[in-house]
Amino acid sequence: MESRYQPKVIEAKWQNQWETDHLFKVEERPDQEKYYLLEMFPYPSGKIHMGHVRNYTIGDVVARYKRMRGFNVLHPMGWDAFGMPAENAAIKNNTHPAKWTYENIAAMREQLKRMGFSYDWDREIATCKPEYYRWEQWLFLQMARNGMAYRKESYVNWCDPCQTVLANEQVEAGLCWRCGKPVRQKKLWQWFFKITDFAEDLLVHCDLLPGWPDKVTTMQRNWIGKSQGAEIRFPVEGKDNLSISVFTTRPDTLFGATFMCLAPEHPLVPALSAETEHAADVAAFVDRIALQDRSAKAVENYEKEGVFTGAYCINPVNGRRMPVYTANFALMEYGTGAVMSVPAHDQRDFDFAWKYDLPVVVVVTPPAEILDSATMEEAYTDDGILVNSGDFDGMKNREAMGAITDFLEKKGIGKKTVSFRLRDWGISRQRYWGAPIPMIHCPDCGVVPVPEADLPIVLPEDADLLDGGRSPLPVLEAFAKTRCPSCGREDARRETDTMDTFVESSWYFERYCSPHWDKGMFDPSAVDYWMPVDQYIGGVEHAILHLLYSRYFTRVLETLGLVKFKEPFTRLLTQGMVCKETITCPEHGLLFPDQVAYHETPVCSLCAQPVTVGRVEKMSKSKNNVIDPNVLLDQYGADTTRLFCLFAAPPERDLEWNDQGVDGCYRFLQRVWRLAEKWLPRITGWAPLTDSTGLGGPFKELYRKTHETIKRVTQDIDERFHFNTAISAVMELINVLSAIDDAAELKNPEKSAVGFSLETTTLLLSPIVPHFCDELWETMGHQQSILCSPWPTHTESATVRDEMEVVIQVNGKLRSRFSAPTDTDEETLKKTALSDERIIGFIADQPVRKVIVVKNKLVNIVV
RNA sequence: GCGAGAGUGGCGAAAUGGGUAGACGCACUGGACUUAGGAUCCAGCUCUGGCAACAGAAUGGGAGUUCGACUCUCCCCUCUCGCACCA
Repeated sequence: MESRYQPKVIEAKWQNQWETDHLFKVEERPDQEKYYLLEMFPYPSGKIHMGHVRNYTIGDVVARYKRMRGFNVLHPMGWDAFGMPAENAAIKNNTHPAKWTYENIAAMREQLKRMGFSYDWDREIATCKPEYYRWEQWLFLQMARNGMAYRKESYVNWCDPCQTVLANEQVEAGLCWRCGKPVRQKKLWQWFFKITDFAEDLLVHCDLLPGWPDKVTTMQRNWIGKSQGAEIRFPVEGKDNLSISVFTTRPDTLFGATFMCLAPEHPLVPALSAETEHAADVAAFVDRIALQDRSAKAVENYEKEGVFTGAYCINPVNGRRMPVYTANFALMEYGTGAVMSVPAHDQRDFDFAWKYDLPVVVVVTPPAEILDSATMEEAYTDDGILVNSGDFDGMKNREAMGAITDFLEKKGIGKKTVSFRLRDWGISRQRYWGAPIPMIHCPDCGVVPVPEADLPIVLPEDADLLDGGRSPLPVLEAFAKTRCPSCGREDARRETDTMDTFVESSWYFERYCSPHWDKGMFDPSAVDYWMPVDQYIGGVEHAILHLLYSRYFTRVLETLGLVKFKEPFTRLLTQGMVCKETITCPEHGLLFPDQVAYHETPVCSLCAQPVTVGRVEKMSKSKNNVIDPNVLLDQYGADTTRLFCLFAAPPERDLEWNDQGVDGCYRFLQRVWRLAEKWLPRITGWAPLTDSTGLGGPFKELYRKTHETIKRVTQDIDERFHFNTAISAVMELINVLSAIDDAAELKNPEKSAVGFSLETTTLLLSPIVPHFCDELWETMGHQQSILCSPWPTHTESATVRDEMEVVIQVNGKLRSRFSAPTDTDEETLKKTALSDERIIGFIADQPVRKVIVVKNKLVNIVV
């Protein structure tokens, strides 16, 4: 044992040793219970950041713990390697995205290794490799064949700076999730995955994921957004062949529908306004709205507006003539793109009717009140009784919803229906750095799938990105020009769009089961053994996108008969962000942490002026509050970094970075080191104890405390992943050991009590600070890595104290306390309490009405 | 607006099948050892009053249930996150 704790030395030593011993390599062992632990794989941006460190540390503790508990643990790591940052960096540095990506992977792999994570590196994957995306292309072909992937021309979210289409999920409040610029609508032919076919199934199964945080399943439910209602057809006046279909959740208000609003992009808008005097106005309006900023902020400020198309439709239940408008608040993406407007009972319709002087007809009234459409100041949206609704008058509106829908169904003018907010997943990207979509466009045969034998369609590496990052693929003849596999025409064109990178991350966890399998996406027997993932860990920012797509993909695989399960992740832990306070200098603005000098108050090291310590915010480059893991590794080592990440907060909560807290963790390790150094030479020959016989005083307490600590740490890690309290428990044990007087010569059982506590401390800390513990373990004379040792178990009876402190309350207020042997009977406790001097004083001459006794805890005297 | 979550010392946090509020750590204060200490060790550390013993108050605010509430119920306030013209 080194005489001083030198993290650099021992961490390098043990990382080497583990690698030499192939300690983390796993394979299927049907006789052993498996545990698949997965952390969300990183995008190879170039550097590991604190969020990664925290995420992977949490995972590593669980992986190592489960392994010590006897599980066969799969703990893989890989790279989500396609995507735009690689292209952007390539343009900026005049290099190739592949080169940039692989260099980043190499750098980040080294950083992860320095952290001592227990990955089976033989299973490493990078999604940009043909051997990986080949099987994604294969799956695409299966999906296309089975109607799960299809092509359609549609309005898409288009980002001009990025020159690409974005999925709805990639549009955040109307802005591109990558560059933050506004997104506009553009019509393009796109490939889609029919995720909506699984909307109901994905929604229902949200209730069957007990291992997921409610927050995440709730977000998914909201995102899928199921609404029950009716689809109703409104004939267009004067055009027998035309009708407008609407979706409504309020069929009960049908009699109050007085006008109709179509989305500006609605296909009927040009048809209805054609040959009317309104045609020009309508066209101008549609064009204007198409260019409007759709960001939430902008939308909030938009007034409801619209223009009359010149057409009327007929309310099928009362024959009312309803003017048809096109309006900015009607959305083509939801329902049918048409809204039956009921101004009396919908606030938007009410505002619109007010503005354009359209009739308001009340059809639902509150029970005790008569609503007058002429004096209403806002829409009435609550429940009530139907009026002005023909045969349905007097019915409760809740009942009328079903009754009116039934009536419409009988008449053949409507039907009960369900609408989802979830859209089909547009996966086409007009980008270079992605997996090519394996389709061919032939002038004669149309869209033809690439024959499976021709896979993979390899992304050509000799291509350079064009201006603005545009994809070179469409103009790269060597790639784009191809032979039609169906008719043999030589001038067919390849599909030059690539797939959304979320496609790669939707099945990588299955690939890890057999990462080198070349006969399919994965070896079915390996997937049968390992999947589903027992514990998935990652940031909550993926609560919708990645997690929903992964769930969807697993259903696709199940439908195609490739896997036997529906849900990929049994348990999910969403860890909080890593945050730090921001610091602002009046002169130099936002400061980096190393630009602050601490005298009596923190000052700017550039100008010596006092600085303002701002809010604690997520670490980000723009806030100058980033801590580089490399710096920590150099200064403290991996174990201290890991320890602090786990100790500072429970995993699901945000972690506030605190440099002094890191120091404290370092000191703790040093303290344990010194204790071991002090005691180990003095307890040679210690042997495990079966009980506390022969122990007294502090040694007896040490023995008891050790058992208690095993119990607490095991519960904290196993049941709750509360590593912070697990570490606290070990600290308490260390405090007990520290307090033992080391002057006297030890007797035999005492040596054993100390040995037991030291060995237990090492075992309990080993998943958290593995290098440190392996070094101690070796010093204690063990030959094998501590990772191969079984997790310690406690003896319940050994955790019990001989004496318990019992508190005495009077009317629920703590007044005194005494010590009594554990499990003293209630009658004795009561007597002792009532004869307590201080209690007698408190009770004085008040009559005792009741005495409540809780064994080993308290006596409460009610007077 | 809708949905979800959270409010506890100077700070990060413990404690919720109701039972000693503040474990553990950081910071701070005092002391010891020291040429020195920003190392280490010991002690103190919720607030108010008091030299102290002790007393009183306190888990965002207010009610309630209970012998007893951070914990359960209701109302209110604040903050964070997610969704947001969804018909």
